[in-house]
Amino acid sequence: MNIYDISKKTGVSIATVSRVINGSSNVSEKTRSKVLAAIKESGYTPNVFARGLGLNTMKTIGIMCADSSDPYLARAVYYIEHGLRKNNYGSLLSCTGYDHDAKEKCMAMLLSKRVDAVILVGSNYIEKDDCLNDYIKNAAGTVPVMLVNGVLNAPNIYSTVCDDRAAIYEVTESFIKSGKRDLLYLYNSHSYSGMKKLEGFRSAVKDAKIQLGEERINYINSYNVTVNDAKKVVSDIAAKGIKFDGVITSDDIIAVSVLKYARDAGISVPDSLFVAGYNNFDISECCEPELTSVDNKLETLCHHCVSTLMDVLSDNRSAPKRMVFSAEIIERETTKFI
Amino acid sequence: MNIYDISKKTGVSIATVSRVINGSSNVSEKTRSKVLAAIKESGYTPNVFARGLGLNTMKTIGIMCADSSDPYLARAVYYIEHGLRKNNYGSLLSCTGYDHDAKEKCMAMLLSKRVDAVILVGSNYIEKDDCLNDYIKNAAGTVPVMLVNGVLNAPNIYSTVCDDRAAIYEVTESFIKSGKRDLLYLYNSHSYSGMKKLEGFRSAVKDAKIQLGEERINYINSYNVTVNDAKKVVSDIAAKGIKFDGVITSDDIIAVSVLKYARDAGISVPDSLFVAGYNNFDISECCEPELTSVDNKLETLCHHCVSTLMDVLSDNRSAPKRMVFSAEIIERETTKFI
DNA sequence: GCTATTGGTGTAACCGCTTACATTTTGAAT
DNA sequence: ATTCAAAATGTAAGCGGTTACACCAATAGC
Repeated sequence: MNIYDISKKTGVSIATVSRVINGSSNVSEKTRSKVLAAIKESGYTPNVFARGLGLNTMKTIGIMCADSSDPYLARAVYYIEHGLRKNNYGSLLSCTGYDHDAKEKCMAMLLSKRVDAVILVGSNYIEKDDCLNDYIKNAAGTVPVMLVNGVLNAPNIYSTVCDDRAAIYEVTESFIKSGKRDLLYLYNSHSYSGMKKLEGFRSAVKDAKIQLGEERINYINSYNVTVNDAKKVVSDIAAKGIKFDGVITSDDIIAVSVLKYARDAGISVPDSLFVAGYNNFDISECCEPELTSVDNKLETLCHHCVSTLMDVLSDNRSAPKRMVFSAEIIERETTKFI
Repeated sequence: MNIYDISKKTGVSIATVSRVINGSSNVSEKTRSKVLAAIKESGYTPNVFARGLGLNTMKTIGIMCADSSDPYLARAVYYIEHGLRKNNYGSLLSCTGYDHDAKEKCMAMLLSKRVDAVILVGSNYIEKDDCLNDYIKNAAGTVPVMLVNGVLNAPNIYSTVCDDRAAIYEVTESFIKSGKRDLLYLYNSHSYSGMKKLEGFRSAVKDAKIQLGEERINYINSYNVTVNDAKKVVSDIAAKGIKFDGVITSDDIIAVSVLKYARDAGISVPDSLFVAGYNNFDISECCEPELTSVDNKLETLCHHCVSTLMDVLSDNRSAPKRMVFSAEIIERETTKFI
């Protein structure tokens, strides 16, 4: 069943059938309805490959994310897929993992499928060593590249980010204003936003003129931190005799592990220890006491990313190269900000 | 840059170039390396649309899942995408939601993109009212349809499931053997596996010759149950004066909410109350005490689904129409099975 | 009545690849 | 040297659309 069949069936040429399918205006009402009827009756669907060959697009966007089972990224993928589908675009998903070569390969695969654009979800795509980002810049030579939670300054690359630096700054400031001095910062990622968060913590501490030893800033070496891994890190810190009355983390799961540690150690939260998470996951409502966390507006970011992409694809030259949204601190039971 | 360019560049015909690209054996070593070199040098990539048009496939599989941000489905998507990519297939993702019409639309969209097969992830795709499954059966008239956690008996449909019935049966049996008599069953889905789980609970109770009122079996009306929603359900049950010493649930999140209720009510788990979750999510390790749960072997299911699909696509007639795997009970701190 | 315009339609080229079939080359056997 | 099968290569016909261009008919303007 192809366009020739419809052409025969209706007695008009394939050009006219094509015009009807594509909603061209230069078709008489009579012809249009005749063709439409024939299409409906026969259940004909245009062949996207043929169309793709001619138009050089199949209305498909590549989505790269390191790990779609990461709750944060999973939500992002969900929002983005939705947004794209609403605009009649398909979503070719590639879960790249965190390894650079794998990312590069995935990108190549997506490009080889001739996607109309690529969306990179998650700040882990932006490497400090800029030459590691070359494959992204190269890709941008072929199709628009959208970054969600990452920034890269290069032609044809568009960024949508949350101001993680400001958010952690604000959290830290609140801790300090509430009298907490012996702070701990635990993080698990050197990604773009991971660095921004760390920066925010450091600035807030510095601005408050507090001296804080480097031993109070701890990196947990794993993208997929488990509660028990992180808990061990906390225990180790405590075992070294380092006291703390406030723990700020880059991820809810780390914060949960701090709560676990506190319970085991008989430390009362928030009375003698403040804890703050980040990302505002479900688990921040599951744990006890419920976790103060930061909502970094993922849905908003994703919406904006998609709508910007649509602008870019329709050649709207006004698309912003970078958009920054503000996070929101959700205070629950693990802090008592003054 | 197309196959003609490579042809010109090397002085061989496009047919030979094509043969080299596709690894045909009838090419002399000299020609092959010459062509390969030209391809590498020019960075040429075959146009998948043209290829698709000729071969009527673009090596892309449609994945449907209700909600990729659901942790269970997200993991499934991750495993499946990985498996497909290893086999050089792309993954066209469609998050359908739980509404029937939307599912149907998504299926149509995937088919219109000419995917080579469709994988439906999650038992929510199989409706009790079989005519609601017609769109799936119809799709199977065009491409193979793979179900992960669902069963539908029709041509060209392949199922990979976990024996949820047996798992819940076993959990319930363990509760009873440990002396628990006042059981509660809380579930949140009438999906295929939701029904199987319920069946398992009922059978175990029946086989133990225990009388259990229907008020002890409670449906929580939401696909995306939140902890606080479910907690309210538990509180309501308790408020009715219904006593319970064991709660079995269809999902970890519900179990967590039971734990929250218990803590609020001063009930000690597992001393005076056993609680069991299902799915073995991260949260079962996050909560306190850690949650006994059921690992339903999602990764295994997904692997099997993908490898079966590869068999089907390569016309291997031995592909099993249905495969059932066994779940595994992970006992943690919320039960103390004897 | 003649020309210009415009709306509706058809023809055919093109998108870039695969592959059946035709043709040429190669090299071993005679 | 001749023959012939096998290996290597080329030719050309699709695959199913889109669209520039040509064409025709109908209408308007003069």
